[in-house]
Amino acid sequence: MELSKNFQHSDAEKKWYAHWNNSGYFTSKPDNRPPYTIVMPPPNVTGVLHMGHALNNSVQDILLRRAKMKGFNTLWVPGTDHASIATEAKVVAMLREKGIDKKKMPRDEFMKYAWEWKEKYGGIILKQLEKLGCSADWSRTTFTMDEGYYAAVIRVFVELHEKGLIYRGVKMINWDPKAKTALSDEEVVHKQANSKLYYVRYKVDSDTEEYLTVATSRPETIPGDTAVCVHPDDERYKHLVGKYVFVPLINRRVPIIVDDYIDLEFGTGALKVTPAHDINDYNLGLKHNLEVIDTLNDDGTLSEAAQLYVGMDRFVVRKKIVEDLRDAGLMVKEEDYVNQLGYSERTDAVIEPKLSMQWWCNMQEMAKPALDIVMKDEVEFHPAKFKNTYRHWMGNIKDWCISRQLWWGQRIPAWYDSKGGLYVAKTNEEAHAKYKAAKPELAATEPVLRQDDDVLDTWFSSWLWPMQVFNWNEAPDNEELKYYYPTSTLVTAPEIIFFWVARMIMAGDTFMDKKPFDKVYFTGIVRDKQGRKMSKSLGNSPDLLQMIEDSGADAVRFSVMISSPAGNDLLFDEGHLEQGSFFCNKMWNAMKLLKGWESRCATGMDDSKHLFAINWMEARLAQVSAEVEDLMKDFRLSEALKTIYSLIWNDFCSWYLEWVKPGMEQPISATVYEHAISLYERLLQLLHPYMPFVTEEIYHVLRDREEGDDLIVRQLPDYGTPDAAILKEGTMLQELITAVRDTRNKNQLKPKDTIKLWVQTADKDFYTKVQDILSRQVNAEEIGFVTEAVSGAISIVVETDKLYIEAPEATIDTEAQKAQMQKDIDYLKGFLVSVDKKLGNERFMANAKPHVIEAEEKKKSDALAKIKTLEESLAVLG
RNA sequence: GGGAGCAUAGCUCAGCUGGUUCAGAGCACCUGCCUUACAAGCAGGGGGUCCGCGGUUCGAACCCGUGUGCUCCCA
Repeated sequence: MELSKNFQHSDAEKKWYAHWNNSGYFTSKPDNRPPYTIVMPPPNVTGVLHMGHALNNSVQDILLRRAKMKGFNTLWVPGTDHASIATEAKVVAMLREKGIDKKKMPRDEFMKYAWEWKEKYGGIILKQLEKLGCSADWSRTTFTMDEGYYAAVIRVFVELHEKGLIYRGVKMINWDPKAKTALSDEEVVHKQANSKLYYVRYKVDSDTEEYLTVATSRPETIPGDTAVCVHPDDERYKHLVGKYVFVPLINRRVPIIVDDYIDLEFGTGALKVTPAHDINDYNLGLKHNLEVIDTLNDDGTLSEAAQLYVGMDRFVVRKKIVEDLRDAGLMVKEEDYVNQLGYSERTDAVIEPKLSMQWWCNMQEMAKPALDIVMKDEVEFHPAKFKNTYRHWMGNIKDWCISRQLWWGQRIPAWYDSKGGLYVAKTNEEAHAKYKAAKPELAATEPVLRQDDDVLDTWFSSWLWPMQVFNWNEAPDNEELKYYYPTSTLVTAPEIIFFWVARMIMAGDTFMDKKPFDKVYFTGIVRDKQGRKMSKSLGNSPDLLQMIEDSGADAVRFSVMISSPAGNDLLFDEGHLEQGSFFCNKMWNAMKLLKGWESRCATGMDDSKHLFAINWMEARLAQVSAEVEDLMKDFRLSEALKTIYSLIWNDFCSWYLEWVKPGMEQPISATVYEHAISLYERLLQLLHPYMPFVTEEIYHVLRDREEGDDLIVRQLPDYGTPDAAILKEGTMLQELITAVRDTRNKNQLKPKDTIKLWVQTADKDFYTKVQDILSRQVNAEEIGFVTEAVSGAISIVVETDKLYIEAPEATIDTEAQKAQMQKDIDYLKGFLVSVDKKLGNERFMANAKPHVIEAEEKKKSDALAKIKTLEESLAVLG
């Protein structure tokens, strides 16, 4: 077979993904092996693969694939989230393009369109995850609005309502005027905004022409003012307390009240109070029994209650009212002002605080045990710093606004009769039965109840995810739930710690009395080179599918993993993508080199000169395997990948392969060849979880494999403790080679110029062992031992061995050699002084641990020996 | 306003409980090589007052305090 020049990722990706999937490697059924389970954070059905998904899902796939290789029964459950606000917005927009208005459509019809949309576009992101190589069990794909899932959500609502934890009430909520729905606190994003602070005069109700000036950033809410408030200690306004002012333009007479909530320094120290449109004003209103005048409609226009500007948008009104106040001579001044504004996470509309009747879930009771679970590490957070964030939120948890004024989602299972009676039940029938039992007379004349129009917050379904993907609602005792739950590791972004992680822990504890997962690994946030968060709105997220197509899934996985330490943000750098694809190419070429030797295999050859290389590489593999195991335990995935990368590129390709490489056109011992293949396939195995396609492809090109012999399922062996002696000798050999090559370079020797190498050493055995390698690596035609300096040769020192390089082509610069040696001696002497200082320090000798003292003593003897060697060499040079 | 975190080579980051010759990697840079696996490569090299200041310690990139700059989360 003719091997291509470079690794061809597209073909390999298609071929191997289909093969793995068709071989059933992604599916799982309970058996007697220990399970390793991950539930995928369900992306929004509206979602398109972005960098965050790539990072998150690469991490999950790596953990899964590695666990599979270690004998676990692995399961990765995929799915999508119905994402009520985002999806409904998409469907409404799609309808608008067709000239259809959602408002003129019955609910059923809208839902039909929404489901059609979901069926058509809803699976795109999962297909994209396949391209990335995700080894999820697609037969278990779950959607948060599946029939069974829907029922679970309804059941949870009803049960919590029965416990009194879910209730209906009027409170201040975050209103999204664009989506026309309430939002939870978590769905509001606070951003800095450049605003203006307007100083407006309010006429005091007295005989004099006195005015009170207030500062406000929201003059459009003036029609909703029902008081002006000042601080009780404020001398400026003491005489006005108890009096009234007239609200500008509409001339409503409102009281001047006092409260120590007021900040004396801010503005004029006088605050206009608009209880309907500000949470703080609302609380003031409750305290002082103020009237609440809601001057806004659901779409952000002013309502009849405002009296003025009715039907105009709030931001238009802001401009208009400023002009009108100026004209009326009531505007004192305007100044620039930077403040924090709340925006809707989904629609980016400026949030309007608004009093509204909504459904609420009391979180206090559920939060307490959920807090303990994390504080006691029953659920481990990685990195642990997020425990603080979690504790802070759980300690100050507020009731959760769970109703949304949308249609796409689980409809709230509450029904009303005409007299305001409320019936919460799992089904329409049950609700009506309750109604008939409670109010038989009314039910006789008005038999049909009206169901609540609202749906539940998306997160009110997501929090059941780890339970319900295993069918908790229908069969709480089922085998799968018992086997796979609690799941092993949740991989997610820190930004949804409250939205989702905390609530899953609460749900698991409340409904199953079990935590949902053992560990949570928080990935970083993906940022662009300027440090900005990658987001659709900024348009700074690269096109992942294009990247996969151009560079390959393995290179993409490499690039996102190589620089993403746990919990630290990842600055995405295109350079890493290049590094990843170069790495694929390097591995491909190493394979080509090995395959090229296949036909040159010969039996009965003397292998002894290759033993050193083989044993050393085996030891390195064992050493790195152990390192990777430790790193993976701590979720240090990027470190693990770096370590393996370096093992393959440097140790295997740059050293080992060169060491066992046969001469031009020379045969290679069959056993040496076999060993090289065996080593390479085990290296590929170590790398496979990170870069699955290229490793599987090369694994299969290396040898013909039997059916079922695939890297993805090959089990990782335990290589035991590496041979420390040979590792040390390997390092020495590398130092020797580098030192001689450096000398060759410095003396302008061409690669083809041969040298003779004379060694003065106490360890001849070592040189005998590596003589063959050394001579080839430094292009020495002869290596021999001497007991004294060789005249006319270049002299260097490695460790405590003296080397003499005889090179006829070189112009020998004795002064340069001497200078170099003198420099080394000076350095070592300086070093020796500091070591001596330590060893001569009584307090150091008394306090330092024995092994530290031992190390210092060894440093001293090594340095002394090396100085001696260098001085001898220097003396010979004259 | 409350909380979390960061500051190490030109860039992006490692450096795990303070002690293996006052720091490692990749990219970038310099020198030399088209050596039939790989120029998407090979060999070699240079480059750091570990943010400033103070402290603890026999010993600090690492611990403590403080200042400066930056990021994120929550209100």
